[in-house]
Amino acid sequence: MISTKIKVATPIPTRVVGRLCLYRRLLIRSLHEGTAHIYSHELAGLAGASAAQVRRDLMTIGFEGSPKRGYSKQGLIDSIGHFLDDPQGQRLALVGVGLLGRSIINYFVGKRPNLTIAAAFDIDPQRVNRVIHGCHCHPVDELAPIVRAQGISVGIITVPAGVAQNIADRLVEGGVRSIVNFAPVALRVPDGVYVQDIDITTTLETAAFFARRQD
Amino acid sequence: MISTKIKVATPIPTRVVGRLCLYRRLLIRSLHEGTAHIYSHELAGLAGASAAQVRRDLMTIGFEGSPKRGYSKQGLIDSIGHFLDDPQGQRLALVGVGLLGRSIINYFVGKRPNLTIAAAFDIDPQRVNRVIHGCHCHPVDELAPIVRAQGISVGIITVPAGVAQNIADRLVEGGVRSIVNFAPVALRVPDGVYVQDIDITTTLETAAFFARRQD
DNA sequence: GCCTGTGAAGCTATTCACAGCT
DNA sequence: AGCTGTGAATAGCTTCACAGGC
Repeated sequence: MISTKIKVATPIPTRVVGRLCLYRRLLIRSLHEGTAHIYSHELAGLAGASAAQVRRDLMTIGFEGSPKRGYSKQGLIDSIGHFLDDPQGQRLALVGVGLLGRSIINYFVGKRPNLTIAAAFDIDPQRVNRVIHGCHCHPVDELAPIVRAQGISVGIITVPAGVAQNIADRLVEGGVRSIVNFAPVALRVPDGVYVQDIDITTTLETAAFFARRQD
Repeated sequence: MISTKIKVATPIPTRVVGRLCLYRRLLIRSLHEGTAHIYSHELAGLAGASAAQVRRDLMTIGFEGSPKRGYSKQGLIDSIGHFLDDPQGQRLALVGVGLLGRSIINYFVGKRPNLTIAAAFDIDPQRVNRVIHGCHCHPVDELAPIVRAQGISVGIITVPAGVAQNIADRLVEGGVRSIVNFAPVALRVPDGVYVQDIDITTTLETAAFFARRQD
């Protein structure tokens, strides 16, 4: 039997979302230089992608350009914002206020109005109950209730590998729907919780490997 | 005319190299627990991959296991090392000694005998000519000659987006064959230079987006 | 002529599924 | 029975190529 393909609300691929974020940043950066419009091949050049890919990506959010002038920069920025952003804004929690954690807090503070690192957590009494780069650091024992109380939806894990799973569990317990994990372990989370891993060590090792290749 | 497919030394996919790095780390961590052997589904569980994928990956480095006992942990660690590592070791340079840069230096110091961050660079006179987490920080003007003199093959860029391209050019000039780029810009480099981007902001934005999806 | 929008083709990565071994 | 090794199938991603518009 042949089943009819039903067009179910297409889940957007991660890659596309990532590129849309990048496009928006590049567009904002280029808003005050040159014209108010941009061609797919120009944006592709900025983003390090192909023109066809840019057009495809914009197709998935239903943004249209004109053959004559290309895409309106401001229009596209708004359209991506409408697609990606929660109009209420979103709150994130960061767990593990080491150097890496601090660098992320520091980078984000005040930068994006729509994405706020609302709370930090650490186990070290030296760090707890202090304000680090403008972000209050709570004891890690209070993680789940504070995350829940503050309506935080994204967790950032910058703790050593050994305790990462434990932190992930507490974040999920607190109601987090999405985790960015810098620890080099595969986290086990319930279905529906989105995990994105950033493994810096692996990336460096991989880069070192390809540095040895000829051609 | 139909051309005959010649089996040219297959270029290894980045993904596979990345997973091999991860497998090795997981294996080392598990060496002193349980048996000396491991099955593909066990390693897959640790790595968050499928058993079939583990077997494929090991196939590409030609490592064989036995149906009876699975794969020898130590044997596999050695085999991955033989495949990935330069026996002489490799030296890396890090440019941009902000919080992020420091966290990477700090993490790497002494950890991997085969991969050494041999030099750091910054433009800030406050940071130059000091030893940061055991790594000497040079003025950025001397980048290319020092990189060349020290035989450094990998560069890590942790500077603001605006100057990243300039730094990349100097790294290439110094003979670097591979770059890990934390700045949110598409670097232009000559053919043969490998670039791997880590865009933390994009990753966080993407995670925030998926936190809003149902199911 | 040079652009966008997009079906179709091409490519890459992953999984299936099973023969062969122990 | 349960594993590995692997050809074949599938799924996912990117590019091609061209109709349609200015």
